[in-house]
Amino acid sequence: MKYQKIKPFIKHSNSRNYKRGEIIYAQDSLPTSLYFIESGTVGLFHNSSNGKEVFLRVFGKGSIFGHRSYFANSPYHANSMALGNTSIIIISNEECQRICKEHPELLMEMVSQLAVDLGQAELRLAGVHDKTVAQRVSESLVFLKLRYPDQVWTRKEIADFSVTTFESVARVMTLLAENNIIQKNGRDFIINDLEKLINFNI
Amino acid sequence: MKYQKIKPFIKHSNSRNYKRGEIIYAQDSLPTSLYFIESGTVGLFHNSSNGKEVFLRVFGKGSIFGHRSYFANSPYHANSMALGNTSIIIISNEECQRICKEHPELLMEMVSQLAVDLGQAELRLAGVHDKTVAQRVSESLVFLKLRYPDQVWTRKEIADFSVTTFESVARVMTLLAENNIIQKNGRDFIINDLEKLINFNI
DNA sequence: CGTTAGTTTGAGGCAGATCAACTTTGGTGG
DNA sequence: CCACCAAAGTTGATCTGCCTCAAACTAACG
Repeated sequence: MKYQKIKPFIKHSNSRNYKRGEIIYAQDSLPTSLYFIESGTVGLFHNSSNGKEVFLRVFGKGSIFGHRSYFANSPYHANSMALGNTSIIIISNEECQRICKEHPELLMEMVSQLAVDLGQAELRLAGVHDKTVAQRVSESLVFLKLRYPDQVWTRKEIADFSVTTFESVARVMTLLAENNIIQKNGRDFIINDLEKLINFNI
Repeated sequence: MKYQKIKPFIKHSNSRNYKRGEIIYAQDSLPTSLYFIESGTVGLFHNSSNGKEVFLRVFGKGSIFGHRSYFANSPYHANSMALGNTSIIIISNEECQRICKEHPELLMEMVSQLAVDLGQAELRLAGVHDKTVAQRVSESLVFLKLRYPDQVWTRKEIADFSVTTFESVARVMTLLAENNIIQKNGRDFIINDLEKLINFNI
């Protein structure tokens, strides 16, 4: 969901800056606001009791986040964390309610966004069952690199996004590099053959 | 999302009956309507190219379904299938659009529902990573039996809901029965100890 | 240039999938 | 109402993809 559509209607808001690794809101806490990214990137990470982490969604410049829990009216099911220097605009509950009431056309926008996200989440769920780790990692590389070309993703982040371990990501990436499908560049990488990367397996 | 909230606004609709196993709409086809369950139960099953199936959501009497793809404006990502004799009311696209326009308060209802469903889908995604098959199967038994006590779920359906195989479900259920946590009753089962079932592992 | 966080690679183990053979269930039609 | 049979379930044996643990290496930042 894009900030630009809502921006004209906002009368009051606060702004805050975060550095890489800082938590913007914490899993299990209650939502009180909506968040917008003025600049930077934010990741949504679910942490389970046994220490495993899953990277649920990424938000870039101009995106709204924190809306799922806000509208579900339930505690956050994940931490939101800055993935670099990030500037966030915070809209209070009162302001959100006013805007929703005065501009119902934005609700349809929100319905549409959530419907798309639900579809993606369910396809990822199915993907864990029917795709190999190599396939999931390859797809994650495509998604993360094309959507956020300036972000240097760690193996851990790619692993959490692919629902696997960072060792498995390292192995797949070594294999991809050996086949010239990607090219490692320090901790970063570039995609040499997008077609092969999309269809990679074993 | 409950039919009762929308029912008063519907002027035109069609009705159709389905028997167990019949497909109501097919994965990859385009949504043209919204569906309501007058009686019966409907399952949403994603099928992947390699033949694996994942049971994404269940809908009971009074529920709306087909709304995710409808509002995402994208092809269905799963088959919807009658899980028993089921009577469905079909609302055309034109009728949906009219109702959405005339009754924006329903949109907030839809936002809320989708936000809850997205949270559940993402927690299931995380669960595949951080829970054992025994835990996932136990949770599925709790959910499916408490929510739909009259439905006799096959091992395959429970497996697809738990993102595992029917053999694994059979093994877990045998173990649960040996510990008197559940009791098998033909193909059905009853829950003897809900607390232990919720927290079951290994 | 030292330190720390991140990465690579190997070896080994195991949870759960797969394959296979057999049993049970419950609906159907004679 | 019972006999039949296809569909569903059970159970054992085996296999394997991926995780885990470990150890050495390297990039990046102050």
